[in-house]
Amino acid sequence: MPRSSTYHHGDLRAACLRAARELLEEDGSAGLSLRAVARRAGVSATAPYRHYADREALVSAVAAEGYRELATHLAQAHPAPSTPDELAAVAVAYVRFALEHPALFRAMFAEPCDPTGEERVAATEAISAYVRTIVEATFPDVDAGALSTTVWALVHGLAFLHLDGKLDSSTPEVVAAQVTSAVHALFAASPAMSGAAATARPTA
Amino acid sequence: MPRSSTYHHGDLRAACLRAARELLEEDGSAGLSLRAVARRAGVSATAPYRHYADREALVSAVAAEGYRELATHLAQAHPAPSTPDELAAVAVAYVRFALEHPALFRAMFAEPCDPTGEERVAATEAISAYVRTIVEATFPDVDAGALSTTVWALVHGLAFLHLDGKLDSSTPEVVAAQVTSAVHALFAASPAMSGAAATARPTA
DNA sequence: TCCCTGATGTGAACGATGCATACATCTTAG
DNA sequence: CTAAGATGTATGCATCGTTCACATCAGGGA
Repeated sequence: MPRSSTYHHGDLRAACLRAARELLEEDGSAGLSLRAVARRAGVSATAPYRHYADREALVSAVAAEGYRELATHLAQAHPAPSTPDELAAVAVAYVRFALEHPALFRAMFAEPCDPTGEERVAATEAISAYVRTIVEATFPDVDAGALSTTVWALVHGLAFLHLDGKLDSSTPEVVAAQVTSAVHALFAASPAMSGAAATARPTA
Repeated sequence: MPRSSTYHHGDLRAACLRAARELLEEDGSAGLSLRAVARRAGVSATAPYRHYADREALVSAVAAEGYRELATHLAQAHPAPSTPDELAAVAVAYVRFALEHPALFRAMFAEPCDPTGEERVAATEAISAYVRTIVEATFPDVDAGALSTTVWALVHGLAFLHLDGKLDSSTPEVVAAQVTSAVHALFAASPAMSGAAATARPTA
């Protein structure tokens, strides 16, 4: 359908998303202006408003895309983790994603998840459910709800502290070792805490 | 010294900080404009530039103040924690601070900690050292460096997930219980891991 | 005591941004 | 084939960050 003539872009919606994504990764959140997006897409300043209600909507769309990418990135680390080691590998992938796409990652978690951003909410719930599924597969006997939020929080926190330069992120190996060790520290206890019996506490 | 006449403010620097802080908590990060700060301080739009190089410098100053407040808030939760329960209480205070000052907390961790913002760097290192001290007091035998970053990450991640509405934050009690349980889950393992083999070798 | 230098605040101005409104152009359903 | 949407454009407004030249004040040296 994109018949010549420079008037109609063809797929401005996608072009805006791509441009926004690029600007975000190039110049950070501050560089992501609707006008810059329009310029990059080779279109008038107000054209993007036909596809995105306002700046926030665009950012939200980029964030949602980020969530999806994160999900596939995690799946690539291991398709169906069911051991602590495999789960740790996924955790490492999570942190690495954050470090490889800092601005994107920040945008994904920058603002309280407005219930309005339907696409975004769905995307984050997908991630949440994914984590939970993994935890369930790895520790069938544990209260997966509690443990999965705990592990998510741990990994999420590690990602942010690394992003903020509070942790040693000099090489991917260092980061991977650190994340792996942290996750294992958490899991060393969890299987013992299954069901009713907190019995097998390691007593020291 | 503030001798009459409305020309010189007296202590514009502090007034700007206060105004900025207020605006941040009222309207979020977006509402914090230098011009709004100037208006609130009852001063011309460019006056703040005498005290802050640019917007970022002001925000950085607010963030630094936030770090200091967080530190005292944690100290209030328990002056010198040395048991897992006391440490958990501090963790709860951390998350509660984030929930009580969402915009401030976000500003504190919004951007990579620019080494330029001297005041800010110092403040964050203070927090980091504080966490480490607590962990050392609580688990004298453990590799405090590793464990303290792990616990910080856990708590920090919980704070952010709550801020983002990904976790149930309906009541302070719910949050406290959740944080406490997460921290205990982590610590259930750690004492056992004392001695030499602290890090990454939980086989199973 | 005077005044002069530096610190502090003012005012106007520039370019950029988000957004609303009115208008132009294309596509397509009937 | 044409009229109605869908999609882009042009223009304009309020706000913002920031710069620069200028005004005002305070305090110290003569």
